[in-house]
This record gives sequence, structure tokens and C-alpha cells, in this order.
Amino acid sequence: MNAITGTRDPDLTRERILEAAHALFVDKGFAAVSMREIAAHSGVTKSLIHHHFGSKEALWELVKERAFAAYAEGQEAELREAQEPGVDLLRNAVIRYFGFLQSNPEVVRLFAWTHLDEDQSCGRIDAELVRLGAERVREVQARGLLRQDVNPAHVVTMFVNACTQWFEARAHHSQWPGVGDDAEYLDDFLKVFFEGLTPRS
Amino acid sequence: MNAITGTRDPDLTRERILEAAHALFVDKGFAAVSMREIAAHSGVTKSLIHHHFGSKEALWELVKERAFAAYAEGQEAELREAQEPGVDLLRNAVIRYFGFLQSNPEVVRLFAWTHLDEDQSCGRIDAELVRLGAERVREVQARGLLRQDVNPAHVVTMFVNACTQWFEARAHHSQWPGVGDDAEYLDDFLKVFFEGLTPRS
DNA sequence: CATAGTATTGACCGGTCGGCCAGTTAATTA
DNA sequence: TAATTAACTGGCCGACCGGTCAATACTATG
Repeated sequence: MNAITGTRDPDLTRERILEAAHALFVDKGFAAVSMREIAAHSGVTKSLIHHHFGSKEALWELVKERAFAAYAEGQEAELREAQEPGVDLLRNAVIRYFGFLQSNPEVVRLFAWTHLDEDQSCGRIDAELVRLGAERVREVQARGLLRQDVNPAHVVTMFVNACTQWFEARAHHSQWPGVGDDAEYLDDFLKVFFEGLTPRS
Repeated sequence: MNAITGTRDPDLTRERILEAAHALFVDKGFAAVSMREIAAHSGVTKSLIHHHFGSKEALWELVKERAFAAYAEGQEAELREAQEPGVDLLRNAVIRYFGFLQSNPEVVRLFAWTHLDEDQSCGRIDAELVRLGAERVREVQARGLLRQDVNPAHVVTMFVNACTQWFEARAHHSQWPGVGDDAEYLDDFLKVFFEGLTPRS
């Protein structure tokens, strides 16, 4: 239903339901959200949600699928952006990933919910991203610009972990004494990470 | 109620309720667990849980409190174990923390749930741990054994993040191509982390 | 042994849950 | 325009939710 024209618009309706469900699921998690809540937030009847999506579980799966597809698409585009493989490529990847999480906190929460779900689908999605990233790292290693005695997939995993957990656990280390803000943490991480990756004679 | 003697044992009863609640909350999160479930798993009436703990929320808080107190106690004891402040002290701290998470997956899940809760209490608990750890790092820095241009609190945060996320997101990167097992990841992380922390002339 | 206090029970409350279904209304098609 | 299809509604279902309460069974205290 289009609110302006009063005409029916099933696509828009589905979209509005998905948006409301996304926001609520991200905020409170699957179990703590009710269909009635989603209905109210999307200005639609509960029955209509069932009509369009079947069940609460199906809606949840669709919400995750869409969110991660959008995430993967964006990340992959950035990764594929041809750039001379070098240390700066990796450094920029870290900075971009960090910045992405910083400006997309709902993705961070969705990651966390799916980790607890032991959800497999989302892991499969970024498997391709990691494969791409690790390949790039391997190229840079082959040029002798990064130390070669570390698993390239681990290089990617390390910075992904260090960045992701920084935002997932923000509620915690915002209380830790001496811990700085986003920029300061990223700065120190980059220092240590790239110094640690530099080859030694 | 003591199952063997048939006599009443309120302390044991409380303990059994707490254990059942702990297991269920860790597994499914607060919202997805019902009082009836906890009652069934602890062999006790739902009313009795309310008698002993008041409400579901209060029980949840107590479960978290106990778990994190036990965690903090163990970690603090290990940290205080006097050792000559040096690079090995830090290296051992990383290895111990990683090993602890590896053998206590329920703590990892509880961390994740409280992050999503935006729970503050548990962050306060490990604030003291981080303070202690950062202090040690600072000592080692002062001796010139670690580079001095990184925030000591960030040094601790980095390895905590890299380790914690490794286990929190296990469901994901177990599917990532080229990623090794726990020992291999830890090994590569230690290589990069400590190389990155080594002072340069 | 009496009695006070607490551990424990089971029945019950109002309310909410996800889902279903019969009916109505609007858009599409023939 | 008539008929078909799909969007949409409101009411209802049985199950389950967290919580309460009066009654009971046990234990410890005097």
C-alpha cells in the first residue's frame, strides 16, 4: 500500500516490512522481536507479513541474506578496484574495512547475531571475499613486500578480527582505562600490523 | 532438594538452577530461554526459581555476574603471577588468553551476548584486567623491549580482539578457504604481533 | 515438642506469541 | 466488463509467556 496515492503496491509493502524487520532484528535479535512489533513498525497487518514471507524464520533469513548480499557486493567492488598490488593496497583494505564497520554499526550487530546463531550462510558469503583478499596478499608476498612465512588467509583474518571485535565489543572497551577512540586504535593497529608484516633480512 | 538423601538443600537447589540457567542462556541467549525450560532442566518448579531469584532478569544478571567473576578471578591470578616483565610475559599472556577462550567456549558466547545487550557490568570487570595488563606492557616498554610509540592499552586490546573474535566468529571462518586451525592461527598471529611490537633502531 | 520460618508445590492469572482462515478489496487479465 | 488473481484485513486459535498465591512439607529454633 502506497501511503500517498492510497493504491496498492506489493513491492513497496514488502520493502517496508523488510526494512522494519531489519531494524528490529538488528537491534534486539530474532527471539526478542515479535511479528506484531514488525507489523506495527511497517504499518501493516501481521497477517500480511505471513502472506508475503510465510513465517518469522523465513523473514529473518531473508533479512540476513539481503544485508549480507549488500555488504559483500560493496566490499567486493572495493576489492576488485584494480590497484598495483603492494603494501598500500593491503593498508587501504584495512582502513576501508575499519571505516565500513564504523559507519555501518548495524552490519556489525548482524554479524554478531549470526555468529551466535551459528549461522553458516553468511560465512559462506565472505568466504569469497577472504579468498580474494588472501590472493592479493599472496601476490604482495611473492613480490617480497610482505613476509612470506605467514598464511595469507591468516593475514586477512587477523585484521578482520581486530577490526570487527573492536566494534562488536565497543560497549566493553569504551570503559577500559587508557583506550583511545576509533582513529587512535586503528592507528596503533596499523603500526603494529604492518611493522609485523614487513620482511626482515 | 538433595536427590540422594531426599532432604532439602536450598543451597544445592540454587546451584542447580544457576547451572541450568547458565547453560541455557549461554546457548540460546536471554530472550529465547523460558523459565519453564530452566525449571525442567534443573528438576525444579518454576515457582521455586522465582522464590529464589525473583525474576528472569535477576537470574540472568546473576548468571552473568558469576560467570564473569570466575573468569576475572582466574585471569587476574594468572596476570599477577610474578614474572620478570619482558616480552615473554606478554607472549605468555596472549597464549594463555587464547588457550582460555579455546577451552571455555561458553565464556566466549557469554561475551558475545553481553556485547549485544550493551551490558556494561562485564566491561567494568575486565577494565581492571586491562589496566593491569597495560601497566605490565608499559613496564616492558620502559625497558626498551617493546616499541614505545603505541598505546599500551591498545596493545592489550589488539590481542584480546584478535583472539576473542577468532572464537566468536568460528562459525564463519571455519568456512574460509586457506584458514588453518587454532594453533596455526595463533602461531601466525604471534609472529606478526611480536615482530610488529619489536623496537627498531 | 511446639512453633516459626522457609523451601517447595501446583493451580492459576492476564497477556502475548506465531500462525491460520474466511472474507473483503483492489488490480490484472481475458 | 466479467472473471480471475493477488493484496490485504480482522478475528480467532492453541500454546506458551513471566509471574503470583495460597497451601503444603520440611527444618531449625525455642
